[in-house]
Amino acid sequence: MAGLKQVQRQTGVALWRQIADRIREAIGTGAYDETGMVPPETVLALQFGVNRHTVRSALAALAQEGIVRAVQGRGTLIERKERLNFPITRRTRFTAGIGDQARETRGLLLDEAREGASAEVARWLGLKPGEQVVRLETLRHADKRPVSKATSWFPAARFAGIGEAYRKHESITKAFAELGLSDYVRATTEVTAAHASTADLADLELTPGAILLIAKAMNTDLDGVPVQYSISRFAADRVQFTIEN
Amino acid sequence: MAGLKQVQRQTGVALWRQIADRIREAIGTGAYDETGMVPPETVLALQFGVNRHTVRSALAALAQEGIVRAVQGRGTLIERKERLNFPITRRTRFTAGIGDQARETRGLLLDEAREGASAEVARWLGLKPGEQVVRLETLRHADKRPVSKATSWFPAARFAGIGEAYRKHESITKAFAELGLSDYVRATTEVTAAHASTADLADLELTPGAILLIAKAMNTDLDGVPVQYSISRFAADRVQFTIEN
DNA sequence: CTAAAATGTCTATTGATATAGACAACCATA
DNA sequence: TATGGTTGTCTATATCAATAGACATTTTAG
Repeated sequence: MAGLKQVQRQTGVALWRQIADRIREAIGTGAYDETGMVPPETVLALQFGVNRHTVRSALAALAQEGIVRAVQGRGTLIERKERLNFPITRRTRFTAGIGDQARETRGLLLDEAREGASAEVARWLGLKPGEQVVRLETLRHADKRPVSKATSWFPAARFAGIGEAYRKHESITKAFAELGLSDYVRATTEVTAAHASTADLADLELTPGAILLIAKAMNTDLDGVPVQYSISRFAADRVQFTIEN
Repeated sequence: MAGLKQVQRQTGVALWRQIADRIREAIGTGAYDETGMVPPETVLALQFGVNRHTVRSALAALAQEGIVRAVQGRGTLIERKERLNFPITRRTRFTAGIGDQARETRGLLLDEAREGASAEVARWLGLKPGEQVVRLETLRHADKRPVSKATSWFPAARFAGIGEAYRKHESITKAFAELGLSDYVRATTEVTAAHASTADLADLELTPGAILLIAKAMNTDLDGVPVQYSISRFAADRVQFTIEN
């Protein structure tokens, strides 16, 4: 376990960033749970085969993220360590999915627009390109920390008031209910990963280089008619998905 | 579509690498299918808001990967374009999942070991920690390109010869069949994303900073008894997962 | 109280990254 | 064959990333 951890040079990714990513991951998997601290800078420098200053740059980045806190004379303490689990099933819902993993969840409506459906959106919602849809940009929190940012499209003919309803209830499920849709199911989910865009970095309180888990999902009513297509971006170091079959 | 594409400075990730990643992704999603070429260097430089030399560094990296080929006087041609789709269902199998997306698939056995189950492995396989398991490290190709690397554990009592059988058939499904297990189902799948380790980078022919989609999966026989626990790492820019409910 | 161990700060040097400008070489086509 | 558009090459400069060493400051343990 204490073997030589490797980093690669001249790849366009700074060593301090590679090291920061490794340490963040190690914290997430509980590697330092016994002490609650990161190993000393000199030890890390030896393990990664780099200068102590390079390790310090990595730790400074993690401190900026609020993951660790350095205390002179003592060491570098782990402040935060979290990874929420999201079950993806036929009955996937954001708030219910978090369940007892957080005490308080919120849903913030960042933007609402009525627009013509793009080819992609039209295909998923079973519309013709250009047909009117409502687009919502939402940001979801768990215990006051941003967890995911989502862009959702709804057929405008059926769900014209979805934005207002979401703003009131802070929940898609309740907004649907107010508009007369009492139940819906997850039809399909596509999962990918990518680096975050600038806008997503800011809203999700991430640092550049961070990874997103991206879920493209389509929900239908009980008759199989598409009611929502959404692209949700999750901070990869804060969540994982679980698919139960 | 021709809007300002964004890159971030002072993040520890070189601009040329960020740009290379964006272009690779754009190629993968078919953004340049009409011409079969990447836009001219001067146009890309304008779109990303960087110097032309920086774009050239990015394109050089993609050329090194064999994704594009620059031709003086004409432009930069797209050589290869790939993103495989993996359905995750109760009947998930690697080879069958690829289906007609590739002509030839191979499964290479990198390593085989018999060992005591760790706490995590024991939990998933329903064993006591320390009970004997067989661990296989496998590398799967589609059309001669590495797609995923997997670590799998099997109860040693029941599947002692799984390594030999896999080496012969290059398929878990066929190896199971040889050992008397004619059918099995996917019980649960956990999906996360992370930066690749050095070993995975090499085997999957990736550059540092590349993102992995990680699927932790547990398969059972038809009686619900666990037969396999595996951690598969996929190059995120080459694959996506689809969950149909 | 002292020593060891840990983080904090400073200076200096080297190589990688990014910008800027100029011009050569090559290709397609009018 | 002339021209415009494209990639290839060169020089120069400024900033970031990484190494190296020295020493200060703080905490913990003996």
